[in-house]
Amino acid sequence: MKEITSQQQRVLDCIQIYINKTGFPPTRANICKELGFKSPNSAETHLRALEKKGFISIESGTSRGISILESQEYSENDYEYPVIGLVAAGSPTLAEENIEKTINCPKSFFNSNFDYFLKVKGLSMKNAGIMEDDLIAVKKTTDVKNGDIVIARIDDEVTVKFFRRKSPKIIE
Amino acid sequence: MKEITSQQQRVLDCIQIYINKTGFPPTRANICKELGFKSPNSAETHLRALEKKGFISIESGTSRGISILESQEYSENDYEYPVIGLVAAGSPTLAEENIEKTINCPKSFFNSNFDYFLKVKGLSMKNAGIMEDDLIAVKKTTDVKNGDIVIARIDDEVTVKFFRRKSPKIIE
DNA sequence: TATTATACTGTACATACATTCAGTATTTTT
DNA sequence: AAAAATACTGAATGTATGTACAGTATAATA
Repeated sequence: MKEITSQQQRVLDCIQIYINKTGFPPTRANICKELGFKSPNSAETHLRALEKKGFISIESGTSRGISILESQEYSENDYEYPVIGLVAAGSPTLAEENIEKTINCPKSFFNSNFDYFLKVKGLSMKNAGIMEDDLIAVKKTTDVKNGDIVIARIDDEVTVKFFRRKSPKIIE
Repeated sequence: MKEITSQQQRVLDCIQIYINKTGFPPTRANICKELGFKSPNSAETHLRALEKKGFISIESGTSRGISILESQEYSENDYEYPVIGLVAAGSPTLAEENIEKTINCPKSFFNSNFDYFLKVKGLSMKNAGIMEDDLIAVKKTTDVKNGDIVIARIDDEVTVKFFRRKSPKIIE
């Protein structure tokens, strides 16, 4: 993905806004009207540039055949997440032998990125409504703020806990 | 919203699938090809019927000017959710005196319908890291087998999300 | 029973739109 | 210094597309 220019960004935004507003992509003329261009070729050349740089795709010969391409990193598409069993003793890792299966769900499913699902064993958290075989979406991070929920290992026992100052070690 | 016929449903599905696949709505000819019609007027009359019944809107004189209208109940638009305080003992209800305030967020925010936000009072759930004033999205259900989603937000940041397969009894 | 809605085929046509060509000018890259 | 990319105006053209008109047939209403 090459660098986008400010004008190209304006055109890209214009397309997205138009779609959000109407439900379908704009024509060259629509873009011109929105951005004040006087020639449809102004829109055309910007569209070609955006296509070349990978931001949009253009269906040739098709009216309003513009579609905005999601970048790989922020894709809304489905993604395979591994499910890791939470054993009473021992640390869950992403090692293959610990992966029970994978679940396909959108990256934006929880409105935040995460890395894998953790399967809950036991009823130690039933007070919080977390029951056996529930799945927890876990995000690996080194940046732990006070108040976050963390997967902690204390004396070989893995639990889901609230993060406090004297932090337990976070697994992975 | 009047009743939709099976053929009209096929056309409506066709439009949605086409949009999902291409990023823009189909033409009459596209619909004909997808559904095996031999005259563009077949698609046209179905579109008019769908518009009349409120399922879609058609921008006159505009190529691919079809947009699918979300019904009120399943709207993707923002919706006001009540926030209910969780008292230490006793179950919260939707009675007005229990509603602290309302929060505006998209219905699809958690990719699943839910009924209200629950505000956590006290530290009874601290073992699970759920702290005071956290908000939990709650879906009322009697159907245990369908996956419920409960999301705890901490300091306005979605940190941990529970994907429930065997739903515990959520309040209400 | 008359009328309206549904569900099509088939033809035709005006225009909505993509797209090309011809210019001009500035900036960036090679 | 030359070439390529950016950023436009303006005109022209072929076709993609909406849409109306003319039929046929069956089911659902009034």
